[in-house]
Amino acid sequence: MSAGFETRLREAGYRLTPARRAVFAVLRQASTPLSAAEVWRLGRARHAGLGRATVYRTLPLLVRLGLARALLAPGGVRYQCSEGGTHRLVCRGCGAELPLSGCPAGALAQELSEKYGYLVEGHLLEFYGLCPDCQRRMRHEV
Amino acid sequence: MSAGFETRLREAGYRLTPARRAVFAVLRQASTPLSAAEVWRLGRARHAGLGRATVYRTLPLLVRLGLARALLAPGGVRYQCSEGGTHRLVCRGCGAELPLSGCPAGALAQELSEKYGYLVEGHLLEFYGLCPDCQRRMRHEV
DNA sequence: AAGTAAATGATACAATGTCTCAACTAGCAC
DNA sequence: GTGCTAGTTGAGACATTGTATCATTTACTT
Repeated sequence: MSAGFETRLREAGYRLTPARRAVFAVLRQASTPLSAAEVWRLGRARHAGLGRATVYRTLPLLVRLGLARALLAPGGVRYQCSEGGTHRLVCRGCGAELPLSGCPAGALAQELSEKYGYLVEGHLLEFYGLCPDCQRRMRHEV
Repeated sequence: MSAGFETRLREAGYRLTPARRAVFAVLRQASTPLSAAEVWRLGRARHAGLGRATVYRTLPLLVRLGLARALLAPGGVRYQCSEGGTHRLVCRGCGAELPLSGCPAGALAQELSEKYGYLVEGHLLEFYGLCPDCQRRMRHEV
C-alpha cells in the first residue's frame, strides 16, 4: 500500500522525497487523525530536519492526490490516510465520536458515478447530535 | 425559525444579546458557508461595535447548541446554519462541490437513534473523488 | 428600579498557516 | 558513475486565525 503512495506521487509528476515519505508514513501509522503540528513533531522522528513549511505543503498535496483526507475535528483540522470511507456519530455536546460500521453510502457511490461522471473514491458520513449523557446533562444542569 | 434561535439560547441558560443576534442573523442570511472573519465583517454591519473575540466565542457556541455547523472547506473552517443535512460531491482535484438531493442517510438516523440512544439532529454526507474534468486533466496534463 | 452574574470589546498573546529564497537533491541524460 | 536542471526543501519572516485577560457594560431576575 506504501507502493500506492509512491506510484501515485510519481504518476502525478511529483518527486519522491524523504520529507514526503516521512509525512505519509506518519499518517499511515497513526491510529487517529493528526493535526499538522502533530505530523510535524512525529515526522521529525523519521526525518531529522523536516521543516514546518514542508509539512504544511505536503499535507494538502496528499489530499489533492487522494492519499489523505482532511477532517474537521473539534479543535481544528486533522489529517488521516484515506482508505475507504469514514462513518461516525459526533456529539455536539462533548465532541465524543462513535465510529460506525456498515454504511448506506456505498451503493449510492456507484449511482453518483454513473449519473455525474464523477470518480468516487471515498466518502465521509457524519451524524451530528447528542449522546445519551449530553441529553441528560442538557436537561438538568443547564 | 429565528424563534428557535432565541428559545434554544434561553433554554440553555445563555443570554440573548445584540452580538449573538447579529452573528446568527449573518449566518441565517448567508447563502454560502462563511469564515469567522467574514461573519465578523458582515456582523459589524448589523451591530456596529461587534468584537472579533465575541465572534470567535459565539460561533462555537452556536455549534454546541446545534444552531450552526462547522464545515471544512478548502481554505479553512466555515460556518453555516444547521437545518437538516448536507450532501455533496467534492472533487479533490479542483475543489468543486456538487450539491446532492436525495439522501440515504435519513433512514439510518432513526436506526442509530434507537441503537445508541443518540439524538440525531443532522448529518453530513460527502463523497470525495474526481469530477469529469479533473479525470481528463490528470490523465493528460500531469 | 436595583443588583448581579454573564457577556462584551479591546488588547495582548498564542497558535496556525503562508510566502520567499538561497541551498539542496531526485531523477534524468549521457 | 557524473553532471545537469527543475522540483523540493528548510529557515525564517510574515500573515492570518484563534484564545486569554480584564475592566466595563448589560440582560435578566427579584
